[in-house]
Amino acid sequence: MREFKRRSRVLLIDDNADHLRGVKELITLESSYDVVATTTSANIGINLAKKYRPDIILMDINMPEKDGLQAIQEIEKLDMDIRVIALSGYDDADLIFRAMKIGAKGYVLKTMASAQLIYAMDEVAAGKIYLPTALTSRFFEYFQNSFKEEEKSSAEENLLTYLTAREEEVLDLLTQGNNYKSIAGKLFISETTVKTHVNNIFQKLQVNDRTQAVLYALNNGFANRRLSKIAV
Amino acid sequence: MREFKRRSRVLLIDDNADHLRGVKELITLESSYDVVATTTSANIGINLAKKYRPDIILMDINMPEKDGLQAIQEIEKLDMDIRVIALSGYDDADLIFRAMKIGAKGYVLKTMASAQLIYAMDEVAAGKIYLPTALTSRFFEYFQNSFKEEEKSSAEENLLTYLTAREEEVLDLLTQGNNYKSIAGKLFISETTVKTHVNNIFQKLQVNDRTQAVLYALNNGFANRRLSKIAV
DNA sequence: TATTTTATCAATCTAAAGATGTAAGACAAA
DNA sequence: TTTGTCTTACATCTTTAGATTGATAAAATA
Repeated sequence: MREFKRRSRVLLIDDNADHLRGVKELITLESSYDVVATTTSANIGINLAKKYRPDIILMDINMPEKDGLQAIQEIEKLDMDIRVIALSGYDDADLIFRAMKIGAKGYVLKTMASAQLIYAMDEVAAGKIYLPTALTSRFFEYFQNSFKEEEKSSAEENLLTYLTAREEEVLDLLTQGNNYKSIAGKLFISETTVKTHVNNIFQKLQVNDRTQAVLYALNNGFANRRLSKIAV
Repeated sequence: MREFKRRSRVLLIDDNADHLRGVKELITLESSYDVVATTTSANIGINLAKKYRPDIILMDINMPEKDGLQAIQEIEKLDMDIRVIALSGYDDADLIFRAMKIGAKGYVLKTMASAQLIYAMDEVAAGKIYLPTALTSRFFEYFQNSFKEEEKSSAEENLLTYLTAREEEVLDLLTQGNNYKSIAGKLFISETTVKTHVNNIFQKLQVNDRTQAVLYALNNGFANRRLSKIAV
C-alpha cells in the first residue's frame, strides 16, 4: 500500500458547549482524527460543512433551536460525501429510525463509553454504517412493527383476491391513470368490455368510482406497497 | 430469581442434510438449547412449528423447493411467538432486507463461526433482534438507498409546489376518494368552486383527470410517501 | 354432461367530470 | 395606488364515467 491513511477531518455540532469541549478533547487525543471546527449551532454547522468539507460530522440531534435531524437531511442533500454520525441522549426507537432513514451513517448515545464513539468513527471513516448492537435491536423492533401494521390491515380481508385475472389487468391499468379508451386499446378489447370489467371491479372492491378503486388497490398491496406512518 | 431459565426449544429447517446434522450437533452441545425437531423441507417445517411450538427456528432461506422467506412469513402469520433466525449462504443486502422486513429476528451466515450462531440464538432467546455487525452495515446501505431514490425523483421538480394552499386542501380530499359534491361540503364552498380548483390542479400537475392527479400526488410525496421497489 | 364462471360485446340512460370564459372581493406586494 | 395572486362563484358545453340489462361463447368445474 503506497498511500498512507489520511487523518480524517471532523466537524462537531452540539449545542451543549460543555459536551462539545469534552468530545473535542477526546477526539483530539486520537491520532487519526483532526477536529477542523466546532459549533453549538446547527445552522452554522451546515455552513461550516460546506466550507471545510469534513469527512465526518458528529451531530447532536437533541437541539432546541434547529432540529438536528433536519440539519442531517440538509447536509445529505449537499451530496458532498460527508458522513454524519448522530449523537443523541436518547435511545428512542423512533429517533434512531428517522436518523438512519435520512442517511445518518451512525447513531451513538452520549452516555456510551468514549471508546464506543471512536469505534463508530473508525467504522464510518472506513465507509461502513455503524449502529451499536443494542440500538440495532431497537431499530429493528420499530422497523418490523411498521410492516406488521400493514399486514394486519391487509390481512383483515383483501377484496383484491376476489378479482379475476382479467380484472386485475384492468385495475392495473387503472392504477396507471388510463381511461376506458386507453385500456381498451392496450388490452385489444372494446371499450364496453372494459366498462363491464371496471363495473365488476367496483362491485368487488365495494367502491363507487375509479379513484376509490385505485386508492384501494394501492393501499392493499396491489403492485407496490405503501410504507405509511413513517415520515421524518 | 426464583424461576430458573428454561431450556429453549429449537426447530431446524435446512434442505442440506449434512449442514442440518452439523448444526444439530453444535446446538446439542449447548446446555441451554434442545433441538425438538429437524427437517429438510420448508413445508414440513411449518407443520412441525405448529406441532412443537418451538421457541426458536433456524431457517435456511436458500432452499430450492420452497422459498425460506415465504416460510418465515407464514410462520410469522401464525402469531405464535416463534422467533425465526434466517440462515443463509449469502450476505446479499436484498436478502437480508427482505428477511428482516418479514419479521426474522436474526440473520446469520452459514460461513460464520459457530460461536456467532450461538450468540445470535442467545440474543434472540432473550427477546432481542440480532444481526452481525457486518450484515447490519449491509442492511443499512440498502435501507438508505431505498429512500435516496425517492428523494431524487421528488427532487427533480415537484409540481406539487406550485399548488396554492387551497388547492392542496382540495387535492388532499381528492386523494381520499371524494367527488365534487363531497369536497364542496367539506370545505363549505360551492361545487363550481371546487371544479375551478380541480381544473387548476390539473393544469399545474399537467394531468388530464382526477385519477392521474391522485397518482401524481401519491407518487410525489403528498401526505405520505411510498416505499416502492421494496417488496418481498 | 350439466352448471358456473369468465371474457367478450352492445344499447341505453343518468350522473359526474372536465373545459372554457368571465368576474368580483380580499389581500399582499411593488 | 396599482398590480397581481388567490379564492370564491356562475354559466355553458362537451366528454367521460358509471349503472343497468341483456347476450354469447369458451373454459373451468362440479
